[in-house]
This record gives sequence, structure tokens and C-alpha cells, in this order.
Amino acid sequence: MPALRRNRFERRRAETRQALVRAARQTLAESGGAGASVHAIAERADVGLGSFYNHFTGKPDLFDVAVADALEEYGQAVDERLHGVDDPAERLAGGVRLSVRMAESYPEIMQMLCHSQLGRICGGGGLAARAKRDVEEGMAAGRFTVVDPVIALTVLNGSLLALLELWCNQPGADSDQAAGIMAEMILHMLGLSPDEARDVARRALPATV
Amino acid sequence: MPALRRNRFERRRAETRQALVRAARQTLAESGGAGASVHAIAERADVGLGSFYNHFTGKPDLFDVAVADALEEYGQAVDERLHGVDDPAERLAGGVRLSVRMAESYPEIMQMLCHSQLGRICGGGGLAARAKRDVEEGMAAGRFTVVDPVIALTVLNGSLLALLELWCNQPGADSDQAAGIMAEMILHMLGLSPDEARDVARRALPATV
DNA sequence: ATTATCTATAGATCTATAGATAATGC
DNA sequence: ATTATCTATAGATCTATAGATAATGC
Repeated sequence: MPALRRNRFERRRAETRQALVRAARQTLAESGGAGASVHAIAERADVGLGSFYNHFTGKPDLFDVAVADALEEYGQAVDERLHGVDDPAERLAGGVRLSVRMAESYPEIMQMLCHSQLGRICGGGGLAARAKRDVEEGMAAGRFTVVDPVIALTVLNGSLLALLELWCNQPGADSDQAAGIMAEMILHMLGLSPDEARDVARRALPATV
Repeated sequence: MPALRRNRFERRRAETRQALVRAARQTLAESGGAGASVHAIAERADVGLGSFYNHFTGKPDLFDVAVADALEEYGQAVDERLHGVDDPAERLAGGVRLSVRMAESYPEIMQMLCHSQLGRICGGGGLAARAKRDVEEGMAAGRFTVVDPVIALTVLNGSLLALLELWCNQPGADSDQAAGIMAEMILHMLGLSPDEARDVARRALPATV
């Protein structure tokens, strides 16, 4: 069975690769990647140094993949939890509020985000793509009155990262409340009335699937 | 004259130190500092490698000083230009709008900010301290209706950095207009009516001193 | 005499590869 | 037979220091 052979090989290969990505994610969460050697990462992944170059051309390559991997996991988790919420305003607010909740259940990803620079995060298909979709939907539905969607997204992305940064630096604060307030402010900024912004931002979040 | 002696020595010493800081700022603007060796920075400053350790304990120390130095210059430049503007809302909007204009006259600082992570920038007394003052003044004057000033500042800081990031990645766009729109959205978010937010955000900026 | 600077370098570390070894499929 | 992995290492690079040199003030 040639398929099996390929599978067996590829499975082991994929395991090695994933171990490296996992180790890179941990490293990025701890130190932002600065000062971590390829050798140290491979050691952490329990993988020979030589194997590293079998999968990645170098450290930047691995880090790019690791960031994309974490963002994808993050995005899927948010999507799962917001499934069934149709109002784009409520989705947007829910995304902000859930990000902080997830900071507690996925601390590794959030610390990695805090150590990253803004451009690296917004590029891919993680948070930014989802927010873009929600803003556009909300505009099309007449729910948001926004002069320029690009600027609205810029505010959104920057604010969310700054909120996570705040969370990283003040672990004691009531982050649920903070995220709720931010969601409310953002909805108001996007055109909802103060009362409606507050109402939508305080709706119960869907139960975890 | 012992004073002169100290002065002469200290002047030369300060020149060496400043050359290193300047070189560090350039390096941070170009590459974010990753992969730049102490030797390369000292070379760029036209300073012997040994002298470096006479002024700084290591690369992180130098980079910290360089970031603070740039933020201080930036903050002073904004302050100069906004001198005489008394309305905190107008000051806040002016700060956002001027930041982008300054991106064209001080590109080095702005590129450095784009390569930095959020936490490093908000810590010191640069943009963040000024925004904090304006928000607090505006709340005290009843001009802003904000639930939580900490969250408002979080949005502000993140949005501004994201705007600079946008500017760095899209050099062709009309950044003046983008900054005006963002200022308008932020003022509205802080409680001004849509009409007033638009009005304040479009007031003529003071002529350069 | 004092101080800052410079050059040269020791020692550490890091990257990337070469060659050997082990696992798998045929 | 093929492929991925491992170990070991060559070569490059980087940090930090030691010792020599030059500038300044007394």
C-alpha cells in the first residue's frame, strides 16, 4: 500500500514539524523570540538540530509559520463560540470580549500577540480578516455609519492589541469588564447610539460549544 | 577652571554617547534592531567598540535609551505645534493629525515606532502621557463622557500606532485625510456629537512655530 | 594624572552542513 | 532503496574585556 507508506512517513514528518512550531510558539510567548537560538528551539521540541533545516529555511521562516498557526487556532476558536450570532455589531463586540476571555484559556497565544508587532498580526487571516468581514457586513446592513472602513479597522485592530497588552501587564484587573467597556465604546464609535451600544455590548455571550 | 575641564570632557563624552544613540535610532528604524550587532552599531556611530561598553551595559540598554530619546523628541515637537490650543478635544485630535504629518518630516521616528511593540512605546512619557493628560482634562471639563479613562487611553494608543503602521505600509495613501477621519471617530467615541466631532477634527492646525 | 577612547582578541555562541544512523516500504 | 532523523563540527559571528594610546587639565 503505497498510500500507507506515504502516510506513515508524512505523519512522522508532520509530527516533527509540529513539534518545532509548538516550541516556537512557546518561545515567542515567553520572550518574543529575541535571543532564542535555533538550537534552543530544536532542543525544546526534542528534535535534532539537523532536522530543523529539513523543515524550515531559518528562524524567521519558523516564526512566521508559528504566528500564523497561533492566529489560525485563535480565529477558529472565536468563530466556534460566535457561531449563530447574526448581528454584525454583536459579533464584533463578542469578538473583543471573547479575546480577553481566551487570554485566560489560551495564555500562550495572547502573550505571543503581546510580544509581536502590530503589522505581523494584522497581515494574515486571523483577527483582522474576521473584523473586516464584520465591519463590511455591518455597513452593508446600515448598522454602522462609518466614514472609512479602512480607518475603522485600523482602530479596531490597534485597540484590540492594546487591550491584550493591558491584560498582559495588569493580570489582576477585571478584564471582562474592561473588554465590555471597550466593545461598547467601539460600537458607539461605529455609529450605534450610546444606549444601543451598551445594550449590545452587554448581551450574554453564547455558551461554549 | 575645573568646571571647564569637566565640561570639555563631558562634552566629548556626551557626543560619543549621542552618536551611539543616533546610530541605534537609525538601526531601529530600518530593521527594528533584530540582527544588528553591537559592533555594527558602533561602526555606524563611528565609535570604537570598546567605547560602547563605556556608555551602555549592552544592546537592550542602548535600545531602551534610543526609544525614549526618540519619543521625547517626538513629544516635544507635537507640544510645540499645539501650544495655545486649549480645548482638550482639539488637542487630542490635533495630536493624532500631527502624528501623521510628522511621519513625513520625521520618518525615522515613525518607522522606529512601527517596528516597536506596543508596550515599549506606551510606557514612557511620549505620546501616552500627553494623551492621558488630554483625556483627563476633557473629562474634568465635561467635554468627554467616558466610562473608563484607562480603556479610552488604550483605544487611543493602539489606534495611533495602528495608524502609523498603516502609513508605513501604504505610503501612497492620503494620510492627512486618514488621520482626520480617525480623529473624528475618536472624538465621537469620547462623547462628542457626530457634527461636533467632525467640526473639531477639521479645524485648521496651528501654523508651525 | 586622569579619563575616554581605540585596537585587538579570547571565549562563547550560533548557523548551517556533512556524514552516519535508524526507520520504513518494497 | 528511500527518506528523515541524528550527532558532530567547521566556519562565521558576536560579546565583552584587556591593554595601549591619545586627549585633557593641573
